[in-house]
Amino acid sequence: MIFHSSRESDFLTDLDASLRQMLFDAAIRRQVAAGQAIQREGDTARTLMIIRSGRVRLSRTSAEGKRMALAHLGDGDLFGLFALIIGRPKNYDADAEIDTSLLVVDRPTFNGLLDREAAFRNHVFTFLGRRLESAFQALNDERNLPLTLKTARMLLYYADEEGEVRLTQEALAEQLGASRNGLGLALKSLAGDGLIERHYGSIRIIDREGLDRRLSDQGTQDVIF
Amino acid sequence: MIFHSSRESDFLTDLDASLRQMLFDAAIRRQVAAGQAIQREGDTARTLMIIRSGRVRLSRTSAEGKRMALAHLGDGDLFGLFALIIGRPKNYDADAEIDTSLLVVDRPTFNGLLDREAAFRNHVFTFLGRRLESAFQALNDERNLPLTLKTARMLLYYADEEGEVRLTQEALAEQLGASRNGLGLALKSLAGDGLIERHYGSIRIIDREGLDRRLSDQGTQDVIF
DNA sequence: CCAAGACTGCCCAATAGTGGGCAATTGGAG
DNA sequence: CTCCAATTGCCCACTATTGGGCAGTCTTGG
Repeated sequence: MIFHSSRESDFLTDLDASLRQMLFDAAIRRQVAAGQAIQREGDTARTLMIIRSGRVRLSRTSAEGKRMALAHLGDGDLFGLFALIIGRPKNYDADAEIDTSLLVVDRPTFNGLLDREAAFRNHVFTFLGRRLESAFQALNDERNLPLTLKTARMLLYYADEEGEVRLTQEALAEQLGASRNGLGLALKSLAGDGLIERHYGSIRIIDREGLDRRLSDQGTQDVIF
Repeated sequence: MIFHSSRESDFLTDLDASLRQMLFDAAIRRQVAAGQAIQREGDTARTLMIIRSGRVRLSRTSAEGKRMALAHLGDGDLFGLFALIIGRPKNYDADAEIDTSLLVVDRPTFNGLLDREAAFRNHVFTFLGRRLESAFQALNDERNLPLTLKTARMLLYYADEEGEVRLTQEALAEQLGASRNGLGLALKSLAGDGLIERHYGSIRIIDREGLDRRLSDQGTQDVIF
């Protein structure tokens, strides 16, 4: 369950206003139309992409040709930070699901900020820490939670303020690394308990606390050392 | 599959000699006898532990009372870095499996180094990056690899130079988050193909390349963004 | 050298999840 | 308004893995 919704990848919003301005000034703007590719697996460009507005789907194709979604990102989310830091080719595809506006930060710009601004450095530091934390959390879940609860967690992650999750069951399943069938069963079970409603192309969370309670009942706590 | 063997947690060995010396000078030495606890879940001490020599088992107990190993660490490995950086209570137990000698670095010391030494900062940075990378890798594996291959990967991680893995099947299973039965089947399959030998309290890797080949055949590549 | 405990190998039934497939429903484009 | 493609709900058989249990083998301490 790797996905970083706006709720956690708050790299931009938490960033000090003046630093954010620097980043904005230095970045290049890029427009991508709905359905267009942003990058393909193997791109060596070491650039950080920040989503000003739009929706981006990250995915990759396994050796067996199986497509697997990594994340669906929205306004304020970013990707490519890792390519920038570690400097390996991007190993995933990125596609704009709707018309999307990006900020592109190249390596010299990023490194310059890193060198000059202690606050920025610190910010990146804790951002990495959070990422690591959520990766460990996901790993823990992956091992210990039944599909129903993994699904519950994902729904909570992706729900907007009204509790609406605008993804198809197929997209959700793909991202969980589960089958559509399995996900269907999980959703049916959650729906049966009155926690969610299944609609065409979306899922609505009825009882957010109920879902939360389920997860905490199961008591999966992230572990990191 | 969260575990960081000496092969990857090379925080110490890669560290510039003078910086390492600084760290050593500032740290407190601590001896722990075999079987003794080093820390318990909930400890709030924000300290980094570096294993000079010995063997440490990290584990936690789930809400249902199930014990689960996180990692078995050896010489040069470290833990607690995260508590230091993010500052949350440690949420795992650490026990010395054999007599163990630790270096304890407290927060002021660590932060001091971080502030003064750009090289040290950079080192921690890339270390975090690698951690993140391996966490994502593990997550990917967790989803896509059958138990047999996850087992193969773990064996490769834990094997010493002679290809000996000195852990019981129970310990291995626990750490994989699998049942002893499932692990037994996986080992049987690997043994049947002549890749490993099962012994009492240990497993010997016969054909390291064979194991490697299996893993790369399956072609699980880590994804990180 | 022997007894006790630790560990392994394997059996069984039960279960969660997969993969394929198909009919019914929905939403959007013409 | 109608048709088509997308999406869902559900069926099936099949596989991997679990959990419990037990007999046999190995190791260690007295």
